[in-house]
Amino acid sequence: MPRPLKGATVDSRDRVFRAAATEFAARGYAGANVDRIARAARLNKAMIYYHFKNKGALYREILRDMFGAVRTAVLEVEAAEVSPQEKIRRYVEAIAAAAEARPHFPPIWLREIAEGGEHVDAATLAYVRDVLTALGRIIDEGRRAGVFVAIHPLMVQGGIIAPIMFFLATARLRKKMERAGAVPSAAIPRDAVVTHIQRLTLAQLEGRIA
Amino acid sequence: MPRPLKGATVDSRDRVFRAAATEFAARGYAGANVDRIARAARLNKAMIYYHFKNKGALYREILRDMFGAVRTAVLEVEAAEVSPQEKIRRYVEAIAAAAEARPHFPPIWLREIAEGGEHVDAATLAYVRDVLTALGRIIDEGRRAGVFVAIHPLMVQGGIIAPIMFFLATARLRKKMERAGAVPSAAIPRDAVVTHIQRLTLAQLEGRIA
DNA sequence: GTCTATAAATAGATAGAC
DNA sequence: GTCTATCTATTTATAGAC
Repeated sequence: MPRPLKGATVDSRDRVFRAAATEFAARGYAGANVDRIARAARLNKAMIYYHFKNKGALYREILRDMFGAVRTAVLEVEAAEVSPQEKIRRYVEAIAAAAEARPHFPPIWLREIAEGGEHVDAATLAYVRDVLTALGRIIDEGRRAGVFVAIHPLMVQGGIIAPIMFFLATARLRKKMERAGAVPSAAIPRDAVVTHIQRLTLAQLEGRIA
Repeated sequence: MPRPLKGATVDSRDRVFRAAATEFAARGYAGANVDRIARAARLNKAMIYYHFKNKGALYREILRDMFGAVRTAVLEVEAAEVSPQEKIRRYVEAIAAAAEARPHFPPIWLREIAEGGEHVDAATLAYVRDVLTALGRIIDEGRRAGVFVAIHPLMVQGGIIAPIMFFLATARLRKKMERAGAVPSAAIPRDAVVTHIQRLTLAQLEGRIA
């Protein structure tokens, strides 16, 4: 991908990327509209095809960015010189932080799950694998230290990432429910959720839930 | 809505409904294609508009069916003459069963969360409210009996429904990961997941995770 | 790098015959 | 209830000027 040399419009590619992330989050892959992306990026449609091969390539680059960020954060957590329990706490926090740094992350994640990972390319798949492998090593480390029991990493991962994405993505829906009087109070602080999931995850890994 | 009197094609409305559920699950609301729905239902497009006002009305009816089924099952659980703990176990099982009875349920649920409940009408919202209210009553009952601690029903609900939908919806993606060698084994039995979530939910309600 | 204009295909929705 | 045909708008993508 050629990058511009002059300073005037160096960021047009980035503007497309950001606008596309918002559009894919709001309407899904098939529902996303290239014209709307161009308008939001204050560019014309042709510029999108100048920077990206097509709609699919643009979308896949967003997926790689999302899961690449999670992978980087998780590998750093695994490498830290702390107890397995502390690694799990940081693992949960790292995933929440990566998702919060990108408002489009939770919606796109939910939609991609719904599509069975149809747009997940080899690079993204490798990132996911690395994350699961790192989690598996943290669990193994805890087992060797005698503090964790054996649980399938996917089971642990599901118990972490699904509630996190749920809470981050339902912010708008919970507001709607609260306005409609469907629930007394629907506001749950971000830290309360992360702390709760940290405790829940540790409880299951330490064999305290059976 | 007029229903046909002759037996020949009594089920054309139902065929549209089923085909639409599959299409919305696979491509999302905006991405769903009325022509494809018609083809899958072995009908022409005009028949869809004969039975349903438009694409949106068709989609909303599917949402009502999904959440109505959950509501019915949950209210039945709440009314049973069993302990609060057993009600929680049945609550988890009821939600899993309602989702499994409709293959389109998990994907559409995930997508609707991602869209911030944009297509959730008053009837569906009322179903969701009833479910949360019933869960709140079960929690209160447990608190009065001295077996549960105080937790926000939404926090409990998120810990139940998010992992369930995640596991049901990721079946295809986990197969893809397994084929790609991204994870040693990605097959997790349905009952193992439900049991795990039942235990996790009870552990938090019984204050055993702090 | 950025634009306008447009091609070519596909979308949701309806008219009207049977 | 079911169909074919079609209207109108929208969509992805590209050509070609600057």
